Amino acid sequence: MFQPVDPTVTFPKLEDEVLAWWATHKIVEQSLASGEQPFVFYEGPPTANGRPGLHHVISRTFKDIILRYRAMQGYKIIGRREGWDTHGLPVEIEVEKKLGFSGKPDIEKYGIAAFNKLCRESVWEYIQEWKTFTKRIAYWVDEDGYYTYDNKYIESLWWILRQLWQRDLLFRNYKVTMHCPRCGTSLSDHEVSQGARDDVDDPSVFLKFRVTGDSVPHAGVNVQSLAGAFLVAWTTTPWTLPANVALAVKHEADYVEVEYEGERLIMAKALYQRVLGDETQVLRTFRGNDLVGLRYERLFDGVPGTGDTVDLTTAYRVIADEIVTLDDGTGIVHIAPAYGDLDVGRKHGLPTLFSVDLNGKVMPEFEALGFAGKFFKEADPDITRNLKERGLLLKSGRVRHYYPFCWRCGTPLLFYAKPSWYIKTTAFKADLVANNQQIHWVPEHIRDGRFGNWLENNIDWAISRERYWGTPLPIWTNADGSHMECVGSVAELAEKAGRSLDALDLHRPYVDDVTWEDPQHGTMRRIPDVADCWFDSGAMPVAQWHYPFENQQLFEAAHPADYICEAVDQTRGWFYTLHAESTLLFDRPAFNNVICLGHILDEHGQKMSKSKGNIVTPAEVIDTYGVDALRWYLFASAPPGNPRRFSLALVGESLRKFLLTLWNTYSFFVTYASLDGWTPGVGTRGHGDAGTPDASGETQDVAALQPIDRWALAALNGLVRDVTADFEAYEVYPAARSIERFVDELSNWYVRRNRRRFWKSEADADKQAAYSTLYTCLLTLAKLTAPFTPFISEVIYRNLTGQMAGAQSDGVAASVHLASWPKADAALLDEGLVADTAALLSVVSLGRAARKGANLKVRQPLSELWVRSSTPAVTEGVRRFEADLRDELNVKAVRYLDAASAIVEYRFKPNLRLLGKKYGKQVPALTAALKDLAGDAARAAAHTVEAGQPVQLTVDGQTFALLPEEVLVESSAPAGYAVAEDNGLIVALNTAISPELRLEGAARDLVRSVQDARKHAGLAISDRIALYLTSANEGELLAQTVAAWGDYLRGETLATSLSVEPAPEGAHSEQIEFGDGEVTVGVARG
RNA sequence: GGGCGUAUAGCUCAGUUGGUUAGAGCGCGAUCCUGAUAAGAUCGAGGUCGGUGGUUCGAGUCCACCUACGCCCA
Repeated sequence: MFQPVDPTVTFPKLEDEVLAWWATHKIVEQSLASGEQPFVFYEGPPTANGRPGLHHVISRTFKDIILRYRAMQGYKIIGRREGWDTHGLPVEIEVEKKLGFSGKPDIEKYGIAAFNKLCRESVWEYIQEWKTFTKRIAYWVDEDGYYTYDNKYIESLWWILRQLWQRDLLFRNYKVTMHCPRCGTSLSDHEVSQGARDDVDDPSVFLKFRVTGDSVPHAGVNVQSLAGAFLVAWTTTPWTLPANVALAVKHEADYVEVEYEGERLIMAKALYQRVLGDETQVLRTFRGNDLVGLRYERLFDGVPGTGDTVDLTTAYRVIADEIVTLDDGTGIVHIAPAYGDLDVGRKHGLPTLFSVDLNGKVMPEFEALGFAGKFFKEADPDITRNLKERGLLLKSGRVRHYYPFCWRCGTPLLFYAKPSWYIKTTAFKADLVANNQQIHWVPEHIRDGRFGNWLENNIDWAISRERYWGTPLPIWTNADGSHMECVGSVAELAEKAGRSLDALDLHRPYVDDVTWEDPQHGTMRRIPDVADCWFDSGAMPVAQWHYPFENQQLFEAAHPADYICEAVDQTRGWFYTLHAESTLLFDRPAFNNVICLGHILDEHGQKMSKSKGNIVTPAEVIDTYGVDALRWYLFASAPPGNPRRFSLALVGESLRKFLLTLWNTYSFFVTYASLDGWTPGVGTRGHGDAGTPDASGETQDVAALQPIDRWALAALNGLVRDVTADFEAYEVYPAARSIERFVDELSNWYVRRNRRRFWKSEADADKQAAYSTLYTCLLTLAKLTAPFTPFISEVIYRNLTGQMAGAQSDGVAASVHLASWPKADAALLDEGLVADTAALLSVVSLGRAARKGANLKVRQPLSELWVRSSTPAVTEGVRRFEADLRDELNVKAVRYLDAASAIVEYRFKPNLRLLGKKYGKQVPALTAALKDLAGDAARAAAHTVEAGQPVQLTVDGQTFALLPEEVLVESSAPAGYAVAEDNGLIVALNTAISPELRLEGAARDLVRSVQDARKHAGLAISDRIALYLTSANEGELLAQTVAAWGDYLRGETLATSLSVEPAPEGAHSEQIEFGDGEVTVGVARG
């Protein structure tokens, strides 16, 4: 029935065999095709731009486990397919590196067509590697996946953009980018950080802005009186001053008007002395808010952007904003939206003015001032001199500070507002927030924390990128930008272009060649921008099905997703773009449940990174311990939302602790079941195995079950119930911990206590009950663990169902992953029994501690054990398993201490959980009163509690009646006994050893030694022996022991003969400790 | 600079609505048990529960501030 189990299994090898078997029998395909009721999953597409790392193992296994669970529950999983994020800057940079390029000019020179071809190929290289990795970690997905670079995918994106366009949600506005004037391109954040320095020498200038007399009416101070005073601002970038449109103050900060060299200056109270020295006289003090609305004379006339009409009525005034700090400067900040303060400008309705062009040259409009055409940094001294000559410079100096440079060419970067395309997400803030409330986040705090806050502070989404390898924005414009159209499909474009575009690659540069003549507006050409690749992935619910051009029904059924899973960094990434696109298009969340994973750190808590060289690769873990060990570690070691430290050793620990325990229990079962020729299903029909409809389910002869069998089945069904509930709540970690606890108890309690029932020679109902109980536990465990550890579960399942030995059973799934998820059988649940066993285990543990304390080994029988528990329920539980307790602790009798026994003293404590709520401030007095109970009073009180009556206490003349459950009774250790106690539970052993007990102990010592000798002699378990015992110094004890326990010795050691004489030549012989001396043991095959 | 999270034994982590003596595993030392077990049991050493202050009869747990680390944003 069963294949022998290799106890020295190597899991990586086992997993390879399982992988091969899955492939041969198309198990993955069968699983993908199975199921009825839909369960929708979205695969968050990895950027196919690098090798998979450990963090990818985490996200893929957490995706996988939920999908496997749902599949076993009979769901048809929609969207269980690969997805690849193929566009974007990272891919371009990778190719640029390969080609040795240093910027966009190189790409243009090389040709966009050739460059994009390489991008496409680069992605493919990585995807092949990912596919291998995905299979190895048993992440089961359909390889017929979606690719964001696919024409169909792009067409769906065009459809979305067209929807937004029609609803006026797509608009053009400035966006500040880090611009390299030499390379003529924007740099990504990543590139900027590569070239930034924090010791850059720059000018430090303090400027005076004269307050005019026509300040706006709501200014909070007597504005007339401030006319002629100067607002003082500080900057390290004089070149931005011509673009100034406002001065910002801090709302609640104090500002002063001071007299300085005959002028009145305004700056923050906290900073004026630092700028002007201590001698300055303060005229008046204001709040920052009081200054809002003051107007001042502009220093220069800034230049509006091309095609812009600007409204200067809002400019050149004081505003209040959070960006102002009192750390340095004057507490008054010069605002130039074009060169970095765009958000502030937008918030306060300020115009955007320019002074420097994209080549970094001062614009020709400043010719008259003498610095037109100068490189922006070189214009700094000219501008400063100009202001000095006009008496508007308070003072100037130099400063060392942070400034970014181009990482390629070393040119200082410009913060520069460039026209960009936006999606107006802010118009839907309320919907974004409301839809988020419908999402079940694991961990929960993300919903109103990180993600919720992000939505509350929503800003419009800048979706255009001046790049090459991406989804081309489907916006066509005429030469002067006065007319624009957004195209929503390839067919529409073909119609406009007047030719078939069936063979067109929608990428640049091909799509750029598609133009048409508009009779009114002239030639229509596509704008050069491509889409932010986050827009691609956020659109996958729509675009993966080529909706709405195809698969309308499928899309409707598959939106929103029931489940997604990625790491926390996706709150601003994919989680957001999915949510935003779904809310704007369909006004519903894109997903209902999400597990949000924490990041993985190295064993020192440092982020794993290539540069630190502290990366643990998935391959080394998998090759050492196997995928199941890694998966189990990830599921069972910590809640998934926490950041976690990782090391190879921790995976090994997890393997030994859990997988090997399970494997050994399974191995034990198979070994004996094979010896006995036991097969499942031969018992009397009764309950199924935890309710599974599989015909492989074992049946129970309920009448033959012992309490410990009932306990195992009760615990098993409780486990099924709990694990199922945890999965329903997407709580994988507690589920894994519950399984771990059960496997530990199954191995170290059930199997250990019941070994004899498996060994014994009679094939009676009792043996059958033990086999069927353990079989049921193991088979159910194989199913429960299948989503966690797909390989080992598969092996256990297939062997237990007889399929590895070639059995064909109708109605039995060939793979555990095609089997049904177990259902808890309410009839087998028994909370009382589970609690009683827990009590028993506590007593056993204490009993061992007591033995240890008295230095009495368990093999030495003792006469009696006393138990005293704090509650009657625990006592009852122990009574129920008294036989097990006697056997486990090797004692002849168990006795129970109660208030009638005079051998102990009693102590009382409050049950604070109950008393605290009821009595509040009186608790300390009650605690003291309880503590004072002693002697006969305490004994009387203990009687009262045992009788279920309230205990009367008088405190400060007030009488309290404490209910029995409100007090905890503890007792002292009885004198003359070996005692251990914990939490009010006391176990005491009578340590007196009678001659009879001594002989029995000696007999057990002998058995143990003979068993060892048998093993050393290389005998098989079932071999019969002739046994020879002699002792030079404990002859008397040996003789008595053999006389009293001879039958026992022979029976236990399978000895056909027992002689107190030396073993014959050739017999295995060894000397062992016995009593106070030694005995020589000889064994020969009998 | 802002938001969120994390901080508990040498290491990895639990710790329910605030409640008795803060736990587990690994590692270390000792002893024991074992004819399934790379295992298991018991004992020991190891903790100012990141810090300060507050609320409360009572705080690892709630509140405020601070520190360190991580992620995201600026």
